[in-house]
Amino acid sequence: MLARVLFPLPLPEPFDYRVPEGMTVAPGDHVIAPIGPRLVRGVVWSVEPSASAANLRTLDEKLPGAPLPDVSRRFIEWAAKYAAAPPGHFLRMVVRSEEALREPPSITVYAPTGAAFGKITQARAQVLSQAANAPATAADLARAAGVSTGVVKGLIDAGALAPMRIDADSPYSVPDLTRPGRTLSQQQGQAAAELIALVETGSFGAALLDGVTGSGKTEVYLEAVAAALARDETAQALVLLPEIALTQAVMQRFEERFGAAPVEWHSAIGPKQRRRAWREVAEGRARLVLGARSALFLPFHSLKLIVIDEEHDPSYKQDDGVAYQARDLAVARAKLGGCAIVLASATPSLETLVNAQAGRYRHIALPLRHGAATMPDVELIDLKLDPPDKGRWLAPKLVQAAQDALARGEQTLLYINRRGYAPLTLCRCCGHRMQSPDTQSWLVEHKYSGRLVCHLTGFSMPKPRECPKCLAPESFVSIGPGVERIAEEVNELFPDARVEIFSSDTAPNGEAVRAIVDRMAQGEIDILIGTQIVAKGHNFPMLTCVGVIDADLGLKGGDLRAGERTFQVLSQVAGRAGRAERKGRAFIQTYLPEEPLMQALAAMDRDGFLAAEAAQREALGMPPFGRLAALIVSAPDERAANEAASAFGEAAPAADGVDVYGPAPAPLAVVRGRHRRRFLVRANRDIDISAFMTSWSARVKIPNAVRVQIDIDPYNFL
DNA sequence: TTGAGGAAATTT
DNA sequence: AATTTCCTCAAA
Repeated sequence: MLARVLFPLPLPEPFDYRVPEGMTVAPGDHVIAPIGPRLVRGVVWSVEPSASAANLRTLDEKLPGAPLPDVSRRFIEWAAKYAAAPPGHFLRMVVRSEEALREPPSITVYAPTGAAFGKITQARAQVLSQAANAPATAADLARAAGVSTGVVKGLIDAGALAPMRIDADSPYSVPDLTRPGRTLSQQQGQAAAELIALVETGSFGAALLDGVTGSGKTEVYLEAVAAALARDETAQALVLLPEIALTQAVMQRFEERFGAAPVEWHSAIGPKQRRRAWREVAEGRARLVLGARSALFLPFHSLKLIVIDEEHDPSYKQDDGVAYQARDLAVARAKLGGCAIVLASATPSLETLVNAQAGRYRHIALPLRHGAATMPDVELIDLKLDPPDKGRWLAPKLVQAAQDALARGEQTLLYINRRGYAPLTLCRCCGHRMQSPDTQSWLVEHKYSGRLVCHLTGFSMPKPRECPKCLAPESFVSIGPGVERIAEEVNELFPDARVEIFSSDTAPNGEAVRAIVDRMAQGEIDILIGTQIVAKGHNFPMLTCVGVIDADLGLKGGDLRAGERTFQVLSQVAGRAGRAERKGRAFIQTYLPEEPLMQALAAMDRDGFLAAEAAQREALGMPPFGRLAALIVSAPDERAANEAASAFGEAAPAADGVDVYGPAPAPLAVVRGRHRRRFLVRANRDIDISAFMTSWSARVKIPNAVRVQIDIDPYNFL
């Protein structure tokens, strides 16, 4: 027999091996096979009888453990084709836990034997009662009983405790589906019923759960999760969240609903948890997984429902390494697995909304806020007519509104999506701009840490005393505002107010985020100044005044989705105001008040904005009405990059309905010492742009130092 | 001729 | 991705 084996390596296809006598393998089995001098783990892709297997090398070993489900294998193939990447790259994301397939690790635990032994001391009695309660390792028993391991050892030697080998990975507790959910409003109940009906068809079906901020989307989709898990004993459900949203608070909400913590999966879990989660999912014992985008690649074989919460969130798009959009792959995964998928958002992406309007997705709306809360009034502040004082960033009207809120004992939130003090540091004498050594982007001044930081690479240096170019001492001026500078201004304006900054610098981890959110919710902060991080679903009952310092900031750079993203973020930030009984007001400072985007924000007219945006994209043949792909070549040496770029330029196949633009230096021309050139390909909707990109890159023979990256449907234009 | 050191090719 | 092979340059 001959087995074709796919390896988690960037190889173009599976390799053929001879199956040795006495070994039987089937597609999906994990095996170890020789590649050159080494032994590598791979997955059997297919098995066929072969007369001429004699000149092939032989499979080394078949690993125990559940084989990779058929649906996972088809998903890998689909994703690789779509992303124009070698399938091995996607296999690598699937087989993330090296040890998961080895013999299950076991540990020794001790249980009481009941046998008589010498003296019963208090310490010994403690340990025995712990062990009777739940057998545990010697160290755990000692810790639980509050004694040293010597006591446990003594009991073992005396024969009072007997060792047992058990699996180190204990199964997760099973979600309890008999628990009732929270009481749903009529609107929520109806939406939940529609989702449950979708799940119960038992086949592929997609729905957009389109609910305004505060409408209780989570409660609604939790009912769909319950319905999916109830379909049979082995049914599995996956809920994807943007990485930053994976907090303890969200986990708790799930635990509250099902009486058991869901299985967690994201980049920050340790190798032990990763192994346990992977194995339990593969064996079908893990029923409910809550994870970041990479959880989509777990080897589910009985997946009944996928939920993509905050489906518009740009963090579902991965663009380093293998580029993919998890939301789109999830829809494909649902199709392959014949399961339901729910895309939930208060500000759906244009792609998803268009799919819903075209009838490809069911559109389930939750137009009302839960309880008494209403949407805030939004007012534009024209910075040309109503400018801040010189050297200041808050317009008088916004200052007045914050003052009023403060006087009423209510809270204010100021939003500016820029960490640090100032985005540009400039020498007054020679005009030198402080730039990052490897990306040439501006270094952002951080006043609290006294450093200049590159926000793209994390490079940082102390702020120098003198200009490195003209050596003029103390000649730097800080240009533009960041959160720290706004905080400085607010402190001058309202010296008695309690002011805090909320950014990834002041809240580097989930714990710190929670601490600030709690303080804000408790009313211990009067004015909160934050970046993007504040846009996410926090509920601040006393927050009634929201100010956006610079609404135009996100519109720079000619990004296809800049307008859409700006609208999403600003409407979410504005939506923070007035979530309880009190009416909220939001002020948006802009130089472009006449722009349709700003007008739509003022009217809180999401659908109007998206309709205009859709019309514009349709006219240009841009996604979702056309297809887009990027090809980036990079090389350590600028000439090599240029040569490779022109080779690609010449090799671009001519095809009807496909436009190739470029090469152009990528907007960030140099990243980590590599010079980058970029092509952009636009194609009509009916064209297989992935196949076009694959065949294009196969035509060009490039030197080893040059790297080629293909990004289907790019989001990041840097 | 030998041996680094680096680029390129190969792996079933 | 991880090796091995190939190639170049320079020292012995």
